[in-house]
Order: sequence, then C-alpha cells, then structure tokens
Amino acid sequence: MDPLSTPARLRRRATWLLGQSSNQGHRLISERMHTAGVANRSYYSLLAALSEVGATSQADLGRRVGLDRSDVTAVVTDLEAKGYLERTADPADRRRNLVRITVEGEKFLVLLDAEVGAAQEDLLSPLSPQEREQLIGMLVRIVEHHTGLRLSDTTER
Amino acid sequence: MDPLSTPARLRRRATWLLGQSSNQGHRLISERMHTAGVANRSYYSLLAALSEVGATSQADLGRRVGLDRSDVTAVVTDLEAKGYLERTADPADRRRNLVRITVEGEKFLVLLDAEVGAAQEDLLSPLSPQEREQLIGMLVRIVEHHTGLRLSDTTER
DNA sequence: AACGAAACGTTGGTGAGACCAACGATAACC
DNA sequence: GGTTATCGTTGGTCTCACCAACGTTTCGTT
Repeated sequence: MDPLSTPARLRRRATWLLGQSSNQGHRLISERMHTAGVANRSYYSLLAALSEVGATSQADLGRRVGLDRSDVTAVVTDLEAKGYLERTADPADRRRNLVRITVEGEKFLVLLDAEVGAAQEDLLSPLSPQEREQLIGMLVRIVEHHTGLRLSDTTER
Repeated sequence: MDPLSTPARLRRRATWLLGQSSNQGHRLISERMHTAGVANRSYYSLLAALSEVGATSQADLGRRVGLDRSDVTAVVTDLEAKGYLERTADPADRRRNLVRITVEGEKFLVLLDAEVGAAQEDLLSPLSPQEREQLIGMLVRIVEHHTGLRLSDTTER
C-alpha cells in the first residue's frame, strides 16, 4: 500500500505547504532548544531582543517578540533564575522592571544563535543559496504585507 | 516611537518567517472556515480526502490527513450530524466504519474549496504568478525532503 | 483450530501555546 | 486632582496535537 498520500486538494496549497514547512522548522528548533537547556523558542527571542535593545521593561520585550505580558513574566523569571538576565525595579518608573542581559546571557545567546542557525541549514538543505535568498525575500514580502511590519535591512549596522 | 521592531536576529530567519507566514495563512483560512460554518480546517481536509478516495475507514482518513484517530472520530461525528457524510458499519470488516461523502457533502466541499482558494489569493497577493509557482515549488521540495512524502504531480488526472 | 498480536473506533485525559481578565501599584493626562 | 492608562503578576480559558486504555474484531502463525 502506497504511503497514503495527502489529498490532492491540499498538496499544492500554499497555506498547507507553509504549515508543513513551518512545523518542520519548529520541530528542528525545538529539538535544539531542548538540548541547549531551554523549553522553547521564546527564550531565544527574549534574549535576542534584550541583547539588541539593551535594558528595557518586560512589556516592551513582549511587544517586540509578540509575547503576552503574562508569558514574558514566566520566561523572564526562569531566565533570571538561570543567571542569564537581571531584573531590577526601574528607579525612573516604578511600575517597570528593568531587565538587562548578563555576560552569561550573552554567551548563552551566542550558543543558541548557533543552534538556530544550524536548524535553518537543516531546514533549507534542499535549496541552493540563491533559492534560499529568493524564498526568504518572498516570505519577507508576505509577512510585511499582512502585518505592516518593516523587516527590510534599512540599516543593517 | 517606531513600531517596536522584531529582533534583527529573527527577522530574516527562515523558520521565523515561515512561522509568521503560516500563521497568517491559518488565520485567513480559519476566518473563512468559521463563516462557512465549520470549526477548523480538518473538516475541509477530511471532506477532501473522502471525496478523492471514496468510501473508506476513519483510521485511513486520519492517516491521509495527519489526524489522530480520536480527533477523526469527533470531526466525522460532527460532519455526519450535518449530513455531509454517512457512517455505516463495514460488512467486510466489522471493526471498521465505512465513511462516504454525501451529495450535500460534495456541494459543501465545493464551497469550502472556493473559500480556501480565496485565502491563498489573499495570502500570496504580494507575489507575482511566477513567484507563487517558485515559492510553492521550493516549499514542496522542503516538505518532501523532511517528510518523505511524494507531493509531485506524477498523475494530475 | 487455536491463540497471541494487531487494527478498529471510542472515551477520556495530558501538555503546550496563545490568549484574556483582573488585581494592586504607579504614572500620565487634562 | 481626579480620571485614565500602563506595569507586572496571578490565575484562569481555549484550541491543538497527542497518548492510553478499553472492548471488539481480524490477522498471522503455528
């Protein structure tokens, strides 16, 4: 019996293919995040945002990475316990917690970054370098169109 | 204050872009499924598989669309109540339920198909027709590579 | 023919992720 | 100065994917 093929109506639908590809990508990332010692990819997102933007509030972090404030609380608590960030009351605005990444946090981020990069390599392995650029370019346009986000490298520093 | 940009480390990652695009696609599909009167896209998948393959068992359906047997039970029960399929004991194998799509089911599938097609159009609107073909082709290769599925149009009827 | 292994549909449950509501505390607005 | 808004936190809900177990039925091997 043949591998029980997916309905033809689905096989070439962009939404279905994007879902499948996205699942594969997330599976690859999750595996590597777990072996690196964190539960999911929000840990990576938060550390990345923190390293990029410097000390900031939890609410600001959440907005940047698309996480709810309540979920930010949990991840930040965990990252603080692991010593990867510091959480102090903001003297300038006592509603806020000032969160800043630690030296160990930066080191850990470098590690996670390598894992995430390797996962990209795995996922896109069937594509040539030019194709990968094409794919990413088209996805950027789709995401920009539907979210209003500006993702282009206006200043890549 | 600028729109609080996503961390640069994420913005051009294929996994992140695929996740965002996939979410947009699923959002568009979900909206249309809801207004069409079904809860989620498994209704569409199951009807599509059923129309394509003819009468078959629930377990077979589940394997084709990637649904757990328990979840198939729920959706099939609902679709039967709506009159879109019939579920009878298989005389040749009394463990099985023989499920077959009804005339109303076929009509409903045509409707859902149009909705799903329109969602593709929405999602891919920033891309030219050639680009859409390129995108789909690359995604097909990624999915085939990571799942072992064969999605190519070996026989497009 | 018999017996263990496997597949079927169903029920009930688990875990993760995204989201929402409300709270007390604090700041911003007019 | 009084209302409105934002902050972090707690404690939910909902959906999805998945797993476990069950009684029933069939298959495979001897």
